[in-house]
Amino acid sequence: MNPEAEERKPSSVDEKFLKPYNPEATEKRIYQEWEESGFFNPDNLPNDPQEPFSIVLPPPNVTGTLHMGHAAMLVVQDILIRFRRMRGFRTLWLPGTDHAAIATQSKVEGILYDTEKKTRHDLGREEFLRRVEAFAAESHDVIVDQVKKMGASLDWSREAYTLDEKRSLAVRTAFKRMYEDGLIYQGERIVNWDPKMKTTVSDEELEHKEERGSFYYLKYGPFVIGTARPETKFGDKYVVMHPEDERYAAYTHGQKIDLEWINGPITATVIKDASVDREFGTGVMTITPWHDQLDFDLAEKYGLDKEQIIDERGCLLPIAGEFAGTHIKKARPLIVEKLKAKGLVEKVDENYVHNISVSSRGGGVIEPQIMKQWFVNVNKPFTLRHSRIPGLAAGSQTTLKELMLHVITSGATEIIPDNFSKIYLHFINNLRDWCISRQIWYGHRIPVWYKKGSENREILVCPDFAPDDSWEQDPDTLDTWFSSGLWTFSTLGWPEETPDLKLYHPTSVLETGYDILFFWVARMILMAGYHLGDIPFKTVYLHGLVRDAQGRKMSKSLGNIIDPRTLIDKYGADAARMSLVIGNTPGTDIKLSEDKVRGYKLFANKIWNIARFIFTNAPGADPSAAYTPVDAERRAEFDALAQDVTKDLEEYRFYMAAEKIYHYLWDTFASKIIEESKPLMKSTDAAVIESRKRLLTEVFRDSLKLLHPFMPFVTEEIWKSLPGTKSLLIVESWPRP
RNA sequence: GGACGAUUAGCUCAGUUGGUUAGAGCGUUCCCUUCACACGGGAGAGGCCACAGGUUCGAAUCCUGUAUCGUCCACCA
Repeated sequence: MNPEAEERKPSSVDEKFLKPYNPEATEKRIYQEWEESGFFNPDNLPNDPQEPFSIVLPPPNVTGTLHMGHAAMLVVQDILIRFRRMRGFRTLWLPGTDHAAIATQSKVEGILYDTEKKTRHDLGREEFLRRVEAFAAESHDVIVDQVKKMGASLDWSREAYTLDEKRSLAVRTAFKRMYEDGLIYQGERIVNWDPKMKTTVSDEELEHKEERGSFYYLKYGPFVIGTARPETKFGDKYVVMHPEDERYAAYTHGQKIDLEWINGPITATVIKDASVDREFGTGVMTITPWHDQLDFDLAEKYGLDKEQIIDERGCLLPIAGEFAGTHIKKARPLIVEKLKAKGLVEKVDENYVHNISVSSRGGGVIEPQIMKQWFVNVNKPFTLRHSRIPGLAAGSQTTLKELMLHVITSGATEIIPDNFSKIYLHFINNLRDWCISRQIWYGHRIPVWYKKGSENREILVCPDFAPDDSWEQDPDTLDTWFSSGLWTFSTLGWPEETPDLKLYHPTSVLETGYDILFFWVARMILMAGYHLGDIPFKTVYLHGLVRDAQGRKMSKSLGNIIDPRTLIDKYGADAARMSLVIGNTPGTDIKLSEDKVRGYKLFANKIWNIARFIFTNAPGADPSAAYTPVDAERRAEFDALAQDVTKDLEEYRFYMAAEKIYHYLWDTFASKIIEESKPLMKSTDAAVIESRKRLLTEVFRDSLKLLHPFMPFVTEEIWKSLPGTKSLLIVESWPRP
């Protein structure tokens, strides 16, 4: 053995290679070394690189712990980041968490009720918010711990929270500007009301469930109308039919008809409108504008009266006569009974299947209601103050909807896989005004103040100060997606013109799950477009959902969430990472199996043993030794692989890149190169030995670099034991073939 | 009703723009503890790539249709 090499390699370092690779003993220590190096912060990178590469972490909700979907997201992003960092970019990956207003509040309300049998009203706004904040803080700490365990190389010095001071200022500023441009307005419109959580819910937060029930055919004067909800029919005084329906040709638009209804005689008005489906039921319907979106639209179209039937708790109002105050669930059978007694029921179809809307957060059955709420107008033209968006000049007129369409159709932002572009555009084309006010407590309070006792509700919108006692703040909070819509730039210091904002925005890539394309991606495009006149990111990479063994979505409500820490503890973070990237194609779901993770744990050990072979059989390699023709060929093989892997990474084919390195190291490097080295190292020709030593050492070293974004811990640990290495592998330069 | 995706080994899934013999992990059969590694090595079994047509010199890959499963959107008065 070369005595010099002996010196550089204290025996204690070599000793750990005599045992199988132990991730548990390694990972925490390595992560600490990375953090202490400061290299997660782009300001500290060696050689002060100039070209930026930035990603904002989709902030996990502080509703508990991370699941495997988060883990998969972290892996893909960390691969992108580590790759770019090694390629010499000024690489920023910015962490943060999301207060997730309604989700977090509903979680804490659940705990509060389970443990103390109390509601938020028992505690009052202030005390309740203290509880939520304590819960959020605890979740945050767990989440950060989990994120670090995955090896994510995030710049913690820039960590943000959607509800912290800076982000709150951004939210209030954004609100004010949009209000002043008339893009935020207060209006009485039909909204999704959740009677359980007593708040509005956005269209995207609804789940549709099939329900089997009865469908009633009711006699309505000369007509028969169909309904699944007789309890909403008290105020129905408009009867609608298709203008070309010959069965009802005798009736004219606007005609009044006296008829006997649930609680006595009423006068109905005939409306003729082509939106009625002649094939459905009897081709005639009555409308309930207060509690149905389409009925509301009809009422607006013809200027019809709208009456509220059901209150905010789901109980009937005085218009229901004897049923007033009764919950709709209880009232329905009673009402049907009365209708039958009056001879108004023509027939009942018992096996009617229809969809009901349920809040995906609180689980309450949604009751549409007309309410005074705050909305973002997506169709109102406004003047773009400044613009860096190709094809949209500063000073031009546009609408938020057009803006959201343009960013994708113009290719300014690219969505991977591209079939989601179509889905996105379809969604935007059908977008309605966005209801942004919520009647919950946890979140950004709407920055609007009303003059106390003022008849005209004098309004003050102020982002940066609280007015005096003669003003009263709007009690509502903002939809959580309002603040996350600002995420790409609020995290970089906006509304202040910070150097970070200038350098890192627009961000390079947004990597997230396809399930929040509408919730979030669309809103970020809206917000960045309006406030900055820019795109929020150049590329959107949508990963699939991680599902459980049965292919079910992992969710809190199903209770099938796997804590990534369990897998890390058993198999190591590197193995968990590999199993989450291999087979993970964009837009397609991935099923998690523990066997797969175990397989990659074996791979980590394989690398470990390759290292041991090289340390003992090829010490003190001479970098200037000449390659034999065979070794030159081996080197060329590796260079081809490196080129391939680089291309795959640049084109977002992480799964392929990972598999290629895996196979190269196992089937080529270990099985072929090492095996053929054994006889070669006994050669009598010193040149053959020196060439092979150099090949083994250099190709292995470069292989570690290629593998590092995928398996950062084991590669960094081996790197430190390589002769002649000074800096950490995370800032080594990527192999350039 | 509309759109999109999937269907490949016993199981879970890759297969980048059509191109030799279709791959991986796990499982499975047989052999092997020789000094990188039994968390290993070697050898093997296992596939009409959902089905039916078509394009092509050539199709798991492109086109048309069918079936089954899944997802999203809309609607259901």
